[in-house]
Amino acid sequence: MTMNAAGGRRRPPTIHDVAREAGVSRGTVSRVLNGGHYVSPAAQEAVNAAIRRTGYVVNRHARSLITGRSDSIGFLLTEPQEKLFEDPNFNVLLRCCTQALAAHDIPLLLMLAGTQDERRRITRYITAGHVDGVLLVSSHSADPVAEQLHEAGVPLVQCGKPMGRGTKVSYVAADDRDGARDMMRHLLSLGRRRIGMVNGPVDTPGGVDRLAGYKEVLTEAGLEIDERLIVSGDWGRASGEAGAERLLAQAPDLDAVFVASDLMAQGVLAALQRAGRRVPQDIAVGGFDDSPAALASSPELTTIRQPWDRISAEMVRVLLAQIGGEDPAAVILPTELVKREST
Amino acid sequence: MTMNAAGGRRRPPTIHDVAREAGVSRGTVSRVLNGGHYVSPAAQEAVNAAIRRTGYVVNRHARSLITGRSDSIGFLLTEPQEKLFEDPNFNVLLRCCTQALAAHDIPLLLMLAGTQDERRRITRYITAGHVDGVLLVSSHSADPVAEQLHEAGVPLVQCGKPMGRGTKVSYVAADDRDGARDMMRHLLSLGRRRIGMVNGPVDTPGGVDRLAGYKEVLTEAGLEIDERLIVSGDWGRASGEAGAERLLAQAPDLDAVFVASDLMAQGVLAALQRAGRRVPQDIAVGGFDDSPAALASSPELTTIRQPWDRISAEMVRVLLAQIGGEDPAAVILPTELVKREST
DNA sequence: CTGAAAGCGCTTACAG
DNA sequence: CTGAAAGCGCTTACAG
Repeated sequence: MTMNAAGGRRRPPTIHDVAREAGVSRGTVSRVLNGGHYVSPAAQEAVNAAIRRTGYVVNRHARSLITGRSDSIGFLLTEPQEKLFEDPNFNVLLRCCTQALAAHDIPLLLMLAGTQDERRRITRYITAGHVDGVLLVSSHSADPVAEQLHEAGVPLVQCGKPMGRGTKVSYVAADDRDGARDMMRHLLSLGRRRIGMVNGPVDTPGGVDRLAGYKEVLTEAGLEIDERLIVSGDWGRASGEAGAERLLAQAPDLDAVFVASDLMAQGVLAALQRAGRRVPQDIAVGGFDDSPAALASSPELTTIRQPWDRISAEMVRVLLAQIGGEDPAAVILPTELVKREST
Repeated sequence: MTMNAAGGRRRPPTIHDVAREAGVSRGTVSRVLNGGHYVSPAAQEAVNAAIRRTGYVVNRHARSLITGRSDSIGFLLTEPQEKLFEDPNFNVLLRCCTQALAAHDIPLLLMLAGTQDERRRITRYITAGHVDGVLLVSSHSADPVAEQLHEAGVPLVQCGKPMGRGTKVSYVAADDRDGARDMMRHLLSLGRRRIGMVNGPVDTPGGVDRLAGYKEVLTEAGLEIDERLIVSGDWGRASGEAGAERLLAQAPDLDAVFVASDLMAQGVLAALQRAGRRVPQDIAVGGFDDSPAALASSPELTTIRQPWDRISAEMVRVLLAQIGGEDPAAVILPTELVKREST
């Protein structure tokens, strides 16, 4: 029972009303609604006119009850809400996923579940069939939400490689390790030899793989791994600032820093400036992500570009395939070195 | 047809399976599901055990088909997506609304509709019954989405006073005019007499009412309204910076600025600093919102606090009442002057 | 307190 | 190409 604009009560028209109005059966109306196959042009016409006259809109609940589909996708962020606003990567990813879904005319529902309570509520909501599948974004290592949704049989694609037991959960990720290698080779090619690293949390795949790339290249170049050159933050700007300060204290002779996120790199730049070190003359700084933060920095950051547009498109593709019955899949996409002013 | 964790196909258990398992009728299972009224403790017990054993989860589509409810609320932002990330007010409002809904155990679905195409898609989605009601956020004057949803009979509450024809749409807003008056009286009480204003867009209610408050207090104080002292921006930081530059050029003798948003006030502070004017010694600056931007500024902003927690709680209250059949309502909440360092 | 039954609004084989 | 009919999984008066 809804109210129309005039405030009067009105029963929304059903397929039955349309059928009567068009002088056909309800089956025929339904066929028109679902693509117009096996319908004569005359009937087609009559039904469309009736739909217009009655202002008919399909009742989603009834349709979904039969098809088992809701024709919508959830974009679930299991992070404190602040993350969404602080980290420009989320902004980009969200926009790209919206666009990728728009190509299929599917609306994206953003779900924020930063607290335990919200995660419980949203898990129940999803499990009950409100969305056909979930694009899951979480930088945390072992996400219980992913586990629960997967157990419940909800089609699911993670952004970034999930850690832990190699479950059968789909994911799409950039090649973190190879990206780190590219940056390190770049820094070495500039003649830098005391290269520090401000890493992300080591309980995240990004933290693990970017560190691995860092070490690999140093070893290949015949350089020692000096643990005083390695610190880690939490991906956020402030932690990059703190990390750079620790590096300067532990290894004052460093001549380059590879920072595992652009946001942390902004903090690193601030700390270096305060310490009177010039970038890139004294210390070269390389970031990771090529997020909007890279261009907003001064000097502009040399960084490793994560192909968010392709990542999003692949996440949507894999998810829709899975909803269609296909098995999970993992997709790894190459990164790209973007040279700017900071190296 | 969903897949379980093992990958095998499995038909999700229905109320029928639970009834058989518990040795009762489906009606009894349904009664347990809906609050357990008129059910014996023994039956209650048996049903709950059967639910646990079968892993039953209610099928939302079937339930919604009957009740006509989806038990979820949409938070719709008809702004370019960037706004969400740039303006800290949205962050606060989103968090507060989430909390207000959580008190009713209702999940919030965030819907971003910045483009024409997205607005069309999401309007159809909402109209089809996916959500029971909409919390609408839009700083624009005449929002066609609001109109369409209202026409379709979707319960709707706007954040901020809608402009234009006084439709019967519910809204919750802070008392912009009174807030502006408080700030102006405060500036006058400090002895300032050449008070400029960086206003928001004049086609928004905020822009109209805050300007009205500004002029009112000046007139009451017997001061001239000098149009060279009034400029307007788009609520964003950059426009505040540009606005302050224009003010300094048009009225170099100004001794205070009332800025219609904290975000623009940040820009104003930057411009004043660049121009070598000290705040508050040379020029006092008052903001509006008391958003996180006010504390992030240097000096910290004196501003007018919008009571976002109450605004959110009222939006939710009015929306739920409307879903329950009540008529629309408008709620205006008082603001509060917060004195900090910039005045 | 409980079961049998009707019905929510749609889709989809099934006969024609 | 089209209609009559079954059925999706649930809730809710209605009798007991």
